[in-house]
Amino acid sequence: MTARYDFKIIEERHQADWAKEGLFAAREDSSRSCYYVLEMFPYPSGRIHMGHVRNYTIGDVVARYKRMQGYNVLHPMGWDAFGMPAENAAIEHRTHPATWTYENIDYMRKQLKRLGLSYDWEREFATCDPDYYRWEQLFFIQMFEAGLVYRQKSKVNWCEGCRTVLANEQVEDGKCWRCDTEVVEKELDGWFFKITDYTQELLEGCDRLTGWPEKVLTMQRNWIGRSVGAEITFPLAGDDSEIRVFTTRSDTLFGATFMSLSPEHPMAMELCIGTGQEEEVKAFIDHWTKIPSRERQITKSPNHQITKSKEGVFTGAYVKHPLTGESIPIYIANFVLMEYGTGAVMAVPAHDQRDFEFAKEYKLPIKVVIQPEGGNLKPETMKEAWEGPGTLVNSGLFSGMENEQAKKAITRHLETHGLGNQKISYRLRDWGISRQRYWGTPIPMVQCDTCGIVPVRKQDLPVILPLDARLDKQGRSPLPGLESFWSTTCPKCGGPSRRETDTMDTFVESSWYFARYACPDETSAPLDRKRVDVWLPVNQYIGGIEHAILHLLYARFFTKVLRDLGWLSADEPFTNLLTQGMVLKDGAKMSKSKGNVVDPDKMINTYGVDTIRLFILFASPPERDLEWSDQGVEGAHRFLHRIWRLVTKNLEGLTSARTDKETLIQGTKASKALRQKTHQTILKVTEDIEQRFHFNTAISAVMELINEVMSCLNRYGTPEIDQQGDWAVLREAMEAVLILLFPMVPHITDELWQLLGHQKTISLEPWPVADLDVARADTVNIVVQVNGKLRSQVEVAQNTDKEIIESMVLDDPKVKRYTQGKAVHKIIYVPGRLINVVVRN
RNA sequence: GCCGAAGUGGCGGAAUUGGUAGACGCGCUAGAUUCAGGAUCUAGUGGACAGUAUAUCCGUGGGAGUUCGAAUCUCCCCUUCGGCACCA
Repeated sequence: MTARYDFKIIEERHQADWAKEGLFAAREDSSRSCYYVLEMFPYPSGRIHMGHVRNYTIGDVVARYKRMQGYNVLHPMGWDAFGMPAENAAIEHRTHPATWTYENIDYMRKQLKRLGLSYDWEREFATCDPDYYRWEQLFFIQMFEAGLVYRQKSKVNWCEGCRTVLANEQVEDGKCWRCDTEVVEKELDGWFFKITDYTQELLEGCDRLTGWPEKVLTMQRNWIGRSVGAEITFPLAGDDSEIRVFTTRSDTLFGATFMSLSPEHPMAMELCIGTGQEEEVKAFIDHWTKIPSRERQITKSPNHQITKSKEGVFTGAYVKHPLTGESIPIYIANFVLMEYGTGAVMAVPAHDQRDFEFAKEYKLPIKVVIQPEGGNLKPETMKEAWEGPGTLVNSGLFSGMENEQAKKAITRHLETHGLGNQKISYRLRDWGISRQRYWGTPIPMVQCDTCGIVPVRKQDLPVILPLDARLDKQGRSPLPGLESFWSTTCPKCGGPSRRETDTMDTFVESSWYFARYACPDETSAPLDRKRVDVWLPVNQYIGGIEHAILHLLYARFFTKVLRDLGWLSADEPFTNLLTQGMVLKDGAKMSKSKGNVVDPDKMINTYGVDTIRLFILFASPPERDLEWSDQGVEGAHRFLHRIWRLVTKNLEGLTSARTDKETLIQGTKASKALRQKTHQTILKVTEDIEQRFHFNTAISAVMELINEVMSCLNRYGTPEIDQQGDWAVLREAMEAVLILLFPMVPHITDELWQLLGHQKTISLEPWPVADLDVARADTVNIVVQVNGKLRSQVEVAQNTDKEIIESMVLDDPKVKRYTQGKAVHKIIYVPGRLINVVVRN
């Protein structure tokens, strides 16, 4: 029987069978170890793209592999369903974001199901379901009560394209992460999550996340940006107030010759009053506070090079140096950031490049207080600041100290005299979550004229996002104009009040969805702690590197908050993280504008799901970018065809074979080698998947086994072959092929498995264990080198003595050619691999 | 500027701890089969040299070094990509 490989029928049939059997439904079951594998859930943008296919294929292989290993696997899927594209599409297509979103979900669910992904679909949800976001509103109120939420007027990143505020993490290169519009600064009231309460824990946690790529951890550490330094008090001259500065270089304190304040510094304006500098200072502050701090320093020079200019103005006021008592002029400088440290810095021009440039520009004194080893820095001749290590000079009591030591000594000295203290500063800012958008989770707060800001009562949740809203063409949120939504009564006094009309950043939804999968049916609480603790943390999380900071940092923060609110026990959400590379075509990311998009549906229609899965897994290891190749797809398809033919053309011989141990060892010499290869392949594939998810090399190994099977079959028909034993070995090999490939190409392997006479799906097979005795070779090839150059090879029995090999090698005519007339200096033997004869003239 | 990752045939990529560089696949070449094409099977495929030999030499971005031995370790340089970017 040689049925055609009709992938369409096969794939549909097996998908239906798996669904009918309920193979992928996860149940809490204490008898087996749990394994939670999760891929980053998609935004329902309309259609699945190749990036999704890659992401979910990788996750599916892991899920199926772990199931075969006996784990109780949780592998869920859902939808990150709130967000701007829905609003834009709704305006464009004159529909409602909800309609658009749910239609997309229905379509994309079909696409995912067609990919044969082993999800527990019973746990599916969309974050725009009120049954999901109501719990997010509860978390918000609980966080508010715990002091983790506050409202503040502040300068925010505003994207005019999206007509909303963006978090710091969502600004890339001064542009909106989504629409690329130049971000402007705007003063707005908004809600903040106090992620900075968890700075230290988020940072320390990085050291314990050993299952995360170092790259991601580095990015998170840099984003948090910890620096240890000191806060130092400078008393104002002729006044009893003071200005505090933050510095990481307290060792250079004696070199401070002026002070720089940010234009936004609260004292900037008042300092100059009565000094005659008022007008100049006012003009300067007016000018620079209009420019977002991000762009402040950057001026475009004529040749389009971006340069950073140091500009400032003297306030007319002075502070006193805390240790020397010297008068120090106070400047306002464009490069000092209000949002870092204290917004004021002590300027040490000799040892800070920015201060150096500023001092040169405004002719301020430069005082050297650190001498590098063997150096002799002089202010007059310095071309740039010396920021490296050295010995303190001109530093009173501290002169002669090494600068690292001096940092501590000076800080301690300041502390004992009440002039300063050790201080750790971070770059991380609180997470602004207010969005002036419609399609998001309503913030459950109320503004009452008498009571002020009051949370909605918990029993009144959810605050439902009204679906009768009409979007305007400019994309402004309809909520502030929708009285039926915002008009309400105060939860406290019952008086008339107004609901918050901003919605939450959609990154809030994705910060806890992985926990909700543990109990998506829970109606009385956001999370059922018992069930959540069974599954969390996620054992293996898989997604794109583009979320290295944004989503992954927020999810870590949220997990810690939920832990502290008592909803779960995990400290971290994801134990292991795999960041998969992008799918490229012609060297570039697929995009409509470039016209290099490969549509998964078309590919699947032509080649079938298994082919696409195989190609994606084979073309490159998962963490690397993958170059799409139509010829590569053909190759993958050909390989599946070859397996199909191998089984169907030899079905009679294969099905008649018994694979008990006695029959297996009856094989002839040719099939004995095949048997060894089979067990070596089991070892290799297991190792490749287990240790590093390198499916490409795992597939290569199976291809080698197939090649061996083919050459073995070519020898059949000759009379000396023992049919019984050989067919047994062939069957063992082919069954290994099917099982090893099953997690990657589940449909064709299940079909062939059942053609071989098995009654049940291959899904239920345990992962094979190699027989080490069979896998081990009787003989080994030892590479022979002379002076490190390959000259010959010898074949010897396993564990042959070193002396025997040595004498064999020295007798080898090929070796002799190089050793003749020379003295053998030494012989290096690497057991079982290599022998190197070192000779000298 | 700082931090990080990478650079291997015509292409995607192997080489897991310093031990046969180029596994596996694509592509290409030749042969078999075929009316022909496709498909399939067999053999070959880093470069140089070529004159008959299981030869020799070169070869993992470039240059030095360590070592019996380096794609792998060290130093310098070049290129590409990613992150941060006046963070005091």
